[in-house]
Amino acid sequence: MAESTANPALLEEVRERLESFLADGGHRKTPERFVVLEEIYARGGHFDVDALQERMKQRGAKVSRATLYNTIELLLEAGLVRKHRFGEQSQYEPGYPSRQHDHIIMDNGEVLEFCDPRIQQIKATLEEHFGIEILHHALHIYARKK
Amino acid sequence: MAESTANPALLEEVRERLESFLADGGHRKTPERFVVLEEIYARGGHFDVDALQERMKQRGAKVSRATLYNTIELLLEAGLVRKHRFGEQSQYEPGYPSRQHDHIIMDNGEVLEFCDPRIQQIKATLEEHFGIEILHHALHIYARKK
DNA sequence: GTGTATGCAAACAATTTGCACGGAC
DNA sequence: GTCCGTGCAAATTGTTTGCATACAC
Repeated sequence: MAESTANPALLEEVRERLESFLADGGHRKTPERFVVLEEIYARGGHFDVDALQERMKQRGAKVSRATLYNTIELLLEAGLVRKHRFGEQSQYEPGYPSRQHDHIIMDNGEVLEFCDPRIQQIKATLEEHFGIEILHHALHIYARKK
Repeated sequence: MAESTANPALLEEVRERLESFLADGGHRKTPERFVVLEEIYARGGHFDVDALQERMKQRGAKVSRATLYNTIELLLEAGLVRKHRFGEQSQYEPGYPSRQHDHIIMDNGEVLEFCDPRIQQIKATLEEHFGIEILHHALHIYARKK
């Protein structure tokens, strides 16, 4: 179930991307930012702030809630994290490599991913029909095991 | 743009439905519950609790926040209201007559509705592929005028 | 008369913010 | 040495809850 573990090449890649992003934006290269990034990519999969803080603690890194929120905000801007609101609390997932997908939220909280090309077709139809420019979308499927 | 005004037949219909629901559930037939229902159906369209309370005030009916939340909860159970979480605050819309549709959230907050049969096809595919039973779904399209 | 619904305010949960200290530069 | 980022705690926002009163039954 665990989405496998640390892909060293991926970790290196996202670390570099964060470094560039921080440099470009004039942000500082603090250790907290990199530890958070690594923890997110080390395990992969979806998480909320509570779970992330718990994982940080187990890793032996103490990062405050405020810093977690700040850092996630930064990672969102950097495209290294994506944000979702399936239920009450916000959930996040690694944002790289960027791959379009949607979500199935199981009644036990588990989250599956899928990708169906028909969604792009629907979006094309909508753009034409309504004369709009679609910025993004979210398809949430709520289901249970049969 | 305003989704036209009070359809007397519809108002009558939902009032009766609420009456039955309250009777069946052993709930009381309070005036607040009917005023809220009527205000929701009088205008139609999407709204959040703040907006609804404002509309109640303009109508001359003072209903507390707690009662609004309580009443909406009841109307949800009765199938007379639907709940969404497009952004921060919860939004609601009349739930009757029941018609399957999804939403386009414009960058100015406006909400459009649409229905595309391909979504049902996607759901069928997913049920088969993942061996799940889909309970419901939400497709949110975020867009701006072109 | 009984007991549920309302209204108010306090309580809550998730997130944001203010401020003093510490560390990246 | 600057001043941004962190950590802590207080503030905010949306929503829920506790409790006394009011009214549907």
